[in-house]
Amino acid sequence: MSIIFSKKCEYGLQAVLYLSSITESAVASADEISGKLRIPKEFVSKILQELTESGMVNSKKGKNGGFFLDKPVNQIKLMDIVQAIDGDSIFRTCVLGFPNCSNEAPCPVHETWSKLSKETFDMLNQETLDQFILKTKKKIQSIS
Amino acid sequence: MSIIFSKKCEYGLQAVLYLSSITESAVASADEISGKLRIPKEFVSKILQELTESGMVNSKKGKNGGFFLDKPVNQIKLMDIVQAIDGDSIFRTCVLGFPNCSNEAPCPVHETWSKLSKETFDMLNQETLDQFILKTKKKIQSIS
DNA sequence: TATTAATCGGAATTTTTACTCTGATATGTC
DNA sequence: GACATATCAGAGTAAAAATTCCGATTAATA
Repeated sequence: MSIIFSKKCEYGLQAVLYLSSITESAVASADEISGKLRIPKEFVSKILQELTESGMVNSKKGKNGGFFLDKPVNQIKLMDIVQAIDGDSIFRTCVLGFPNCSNEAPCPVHETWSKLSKETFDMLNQETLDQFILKTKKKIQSIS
Repeated sequence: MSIIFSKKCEYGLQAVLYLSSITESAVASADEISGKLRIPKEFVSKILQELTESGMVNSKKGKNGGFFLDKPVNQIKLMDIVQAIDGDSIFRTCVLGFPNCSNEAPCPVHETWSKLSKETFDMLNQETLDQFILKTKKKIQSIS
């Protein structure tokens, strides 16, 4: 079974996208997020706690509390979340798993993958959350 | 930690590439492959046994035995090995992990990823092992 | 025929990832 | 102040992936 990002990272990305899609500065509880995205509550709660440590997200305890983005949506990129959870190893290592794959010692698909890897990185690193809001809202609506 | 292919799949790809790089119809023991590729012997042995079941590879027991490709190198594609080990779920599921991501209910990066995903698939599915032989030999030499 | 060197099949183990539980603490509201 | 509803921290559990082990079988060769 192949994966691109760990489940943790997937859920983190989805949760942050969710937070970006609700009215600015609004808080959402783990319970709400879990319900809307259909992902395990305790798990997403734990993930958002971790993202709180990395400064992407902030939280408010107690009644009516929850999580909210700690930066303006035009200052957060999907890559920031990936970086915080899974790191960037996927963009630095060989697709085929060969050691020390580089321009000097390339694997058979090194050149092609380098290009695709870069484009994938750009996909996550060029746009900011605000540019996705409309699409995000639609996608989330389609879930429930 | 993100990955593209499971370790099993990575090792499988490497092992099959190795087999394609040695003189046609020559056999290589798990021990030889493990040594050349610096990957765990027992593990690669197990993986090649599985690929034997899928008909990509064949084996010869007993002294001087080992594994060898069961088809001509111009009839094997990297995707065949990926398919046999990891399947093609990576090319069919959402990068962000959203459920039912499709043209009808796309995630924020659906369009971009569709394109990249297809190109990655092509990378593995367009060329056959014979077209990689030179590069494969060089890469394997660079390891030892 | 004994020895040596392989794969084979299946189970066992280890490690990592995914996910849950619990008890503590904070906070808004009646 | 009591209560309900949150996060928080850390431990605990479950499941999956990675890796190893073992005993059986097979085959070349001395």
